[in-house]
Amino acid sequence: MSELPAVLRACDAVGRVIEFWGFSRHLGRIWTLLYLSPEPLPAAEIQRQLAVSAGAASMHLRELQRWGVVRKVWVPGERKDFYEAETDLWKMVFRVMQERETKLLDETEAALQQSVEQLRSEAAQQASSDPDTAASLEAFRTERLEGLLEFTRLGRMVLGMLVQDGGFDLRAIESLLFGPGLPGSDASAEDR
Amino acid sequence: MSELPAVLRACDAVGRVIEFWGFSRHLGRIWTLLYLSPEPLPAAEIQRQLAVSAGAASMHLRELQRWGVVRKVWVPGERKDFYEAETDLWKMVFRVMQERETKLLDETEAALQQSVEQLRSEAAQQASSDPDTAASLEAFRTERLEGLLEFTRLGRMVLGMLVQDGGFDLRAIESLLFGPGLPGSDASAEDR
DNA sequence: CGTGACCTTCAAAAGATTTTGAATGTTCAC
DNA sequence: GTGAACATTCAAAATCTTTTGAAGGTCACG
Repeated sequence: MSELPAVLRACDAVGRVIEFWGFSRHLGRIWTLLYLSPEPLPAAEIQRQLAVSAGAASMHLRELQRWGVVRKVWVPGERKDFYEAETDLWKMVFRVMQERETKLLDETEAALQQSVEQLRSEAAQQASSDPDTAASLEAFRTERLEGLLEFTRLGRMVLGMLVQDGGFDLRAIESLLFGPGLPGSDASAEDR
Repeated sequence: MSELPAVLRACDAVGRVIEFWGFSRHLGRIWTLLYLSPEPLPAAEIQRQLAVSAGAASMHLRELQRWGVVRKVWVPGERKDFYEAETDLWKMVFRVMQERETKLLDETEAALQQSVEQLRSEAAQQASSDPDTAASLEAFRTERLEGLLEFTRLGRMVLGMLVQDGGFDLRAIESLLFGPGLPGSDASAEDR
């Protein structure tokens, strides 16, 4: 039968998600293979199952460890290294989001902030030739940039909410969505 | 002076964010240029300011329109097309998230679901050779896959929260984060 | 120590993506 | 209608990314 085995299908599914989020597809595939293994696996097994070269396996395993989502473990009596997946999905998402998105937000906010300041000085320089136009253009653009900056703040907030160390509670979101006082919902109808 | 002008700096900053989210950098740059313009701009102006070719400008403007974040507008007495940016940032994020992430979630959930089912039939086939091992492996993997499936549900929830048409309220998140009853926070200590 | 098994590195090749601009459509003012 | 101006397409070229595998390093064991 030429059908893709269940495990590989899952690996590829997660791989696609991970690729979507800007990482290499293989990071997701390798992590998933380990996550679906009751025992830690050696690099050779990963190479074989996922059809990646030795070099690629080595590099990807390193990156997964860097992100703290895969660990190297010792298997007594065995010479080679074995790897196992971090299984706390929240912890993983926390860590990765924290690092990646925070960096992006910081850089973006800084650039936009600088842009606002620069706008002021550029307007001052041009004020001599056409004061009114220059001033109103500056005002317009500053206002719009403030809109973008407001958005970075919002991003920080959503991030903070998700990343809130372990304390994040599904029910909190649920109540936001369908929560108390939602018009048209009968509070006791379903408790699921 | 060789310093990058304020507007282009902002364009690039947004471009980086957009690239991070899996789109072409230029989509963000072009949108931002339009967003920071009091008047609609013709394609030629975009080409000039952002240093992209005619072909690229055309294709990118088309994609931006497809996502509903840029509009073509008529300027009376002018031959060429002019473009303006959608300015409702929420609306944009809604639309894009809705389309992109929903698709990803659907596909992922379907694949994982299929993987679970396949697991069952694979285990049935191997049951003849080593019943106990096969059964416990299946149980283990099914459990883990359920963990992933649970996560897609969570993703849907977060998405639903963000995308909730226009009704999304910052204060709701704020209160979740720093809200009433937060242990260790003095409600009146800082209002920033 | 020497040996063999394993792991890592890295430069070159393959592959994917982006960019270009000339050719081809399309549109509107006249 | 016609023509000039503009927009679009698309295949080739340039660029960026990923993948490979052989060379070299490391390590545990005898």
